[in-house]
Amino acid sequence: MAVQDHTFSHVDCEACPIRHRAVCARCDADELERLEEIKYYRTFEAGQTVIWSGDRMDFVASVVEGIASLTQAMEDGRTQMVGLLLPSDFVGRPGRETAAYNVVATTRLTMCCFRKKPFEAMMLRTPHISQRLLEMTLDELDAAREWMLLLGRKTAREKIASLLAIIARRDATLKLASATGQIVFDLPLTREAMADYLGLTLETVSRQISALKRDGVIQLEGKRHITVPDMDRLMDETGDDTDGGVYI
Amino acid sequence: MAVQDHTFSHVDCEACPIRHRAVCARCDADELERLEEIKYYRTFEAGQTVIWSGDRMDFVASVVEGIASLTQAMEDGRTQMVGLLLPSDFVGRPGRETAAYNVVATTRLTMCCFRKKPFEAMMLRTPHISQRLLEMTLDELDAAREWMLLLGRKTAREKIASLLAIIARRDATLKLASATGQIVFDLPLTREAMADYLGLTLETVSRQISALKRDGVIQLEGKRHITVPDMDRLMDETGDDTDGGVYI
DNA sequence: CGGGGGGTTGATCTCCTTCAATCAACGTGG
DNA sequence: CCACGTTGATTGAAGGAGATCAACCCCCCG
Repeated sequence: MAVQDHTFSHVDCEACPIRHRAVCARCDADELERLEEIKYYRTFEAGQTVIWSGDRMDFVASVVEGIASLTQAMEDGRTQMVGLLLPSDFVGRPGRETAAYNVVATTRLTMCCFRKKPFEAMMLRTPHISQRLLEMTLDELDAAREWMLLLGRKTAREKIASLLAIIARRDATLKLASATGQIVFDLPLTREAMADYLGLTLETVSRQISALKRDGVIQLEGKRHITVPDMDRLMDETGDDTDGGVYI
Repeated sequence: MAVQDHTFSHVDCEACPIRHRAVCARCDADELERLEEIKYYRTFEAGQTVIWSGDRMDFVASVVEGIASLTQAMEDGRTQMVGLLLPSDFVGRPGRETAAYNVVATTRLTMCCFRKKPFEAMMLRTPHISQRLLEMTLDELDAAREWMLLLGRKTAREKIASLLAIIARRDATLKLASATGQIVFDLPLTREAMADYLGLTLETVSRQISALKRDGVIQLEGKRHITVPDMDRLMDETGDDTDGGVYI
């Protein structure tokens, strides 16, 4: 996904690329108008930290463009990514004073921020927002639980295949390409970020990617550009229950 | 926690033991009355399966008494617990037709079930319910993410210590005992269930419990009865960030 | 008495980590 | 333009934490 050049100094909500998927998806014109009053945009370069865990946080936000990661760290440096934030995903928790995780921009990142106090007030008056947020939170909980299975029980090879499958699937839906043909995409993550996501070391990530390449499951150009010649083959490697189902 | 003998054929919501923590916590008398109309109780013996993943589910529920586990399984039998359901926890997802996980009663279990359709209809009219459900879901998401760190990055010993600490803490608050003295509790889980929760084998669980006992971190009577002579010592073993904070 | 469920312990194996060397791409300053 | 440092990635060798396979124990119950 090419980085775009929008400045986002101000964008009309109606024209927003994540209008129908974000926390504001159910809002009517009137409600959007009130959101416009409390929103502002912030942009971060790849690698920049958006928030440190424990920091005071006086906004919540939607990811508009780019990718961010949610990570937790132990004192000795061991790090686990606990969420990958894609466009339309929500950041922050209403009712909470401080950030619970580190948020880092993985790519160039634009967020639509809402001042927390007014947003919380608005949530009480606007069921459309809480309803959508509940739905999104339930989805995230499902994703987190799927990831728990991966972290707790999958082999390194299965972990890598699962991550590639998720990214491939997401990219395929974005591009509206049929999932039957070759799937081509760029990894939005470094090997280290992948390792943090998968609960592995970056060396193991590198080795397993090489192994999948050697076995013809994927093709690599450069470090990041990936071709999946046969999606079913990749799915077989994930260890997931496929039983002929469609991978949504 | 002793298994109680309530039949729960019908209990007045006002007298319910989880009245102030469950999904109905914020409901007023009027709203409770409407909930009474769509609720019914079900009880399961330890070991019984409440729902199989994929099964049609025409209710949602609150755990009233006992413990249930939420598990995900791979075809080859590898199993990962993705949630431990304690009294007041919510089961099921409004808007979803089929169960996403296996739900198994770990102890004798009583649930307060709501017929799904009327419950969903009521949610739309009753912000008190959705608000509370959102709050509970956000808490569960945090718990799931904490568990991701455990699964992805902690050693077997740290995993065991973390689980013991969580159970000890919960029991201490239930008993309103000061957390400073000795903490004594019974494990509500078999070694196998612990293994499924921690992403380990039951042999490793057994070995690590023996090691913690050998090192004096815990004392064991029988297989399940545990004494923690020094909670700080146990916390040190979890690998978590303590920096003098109170363990809530 | 036999059997089964839950648990412990031992021996061995293996997958992943750790430590380390090397490489390619890139920018930067002399 | 080249030397140099940096960053991200690959690959190798060695070691170890946890898995696997297996024997055995304890206790309860029919």
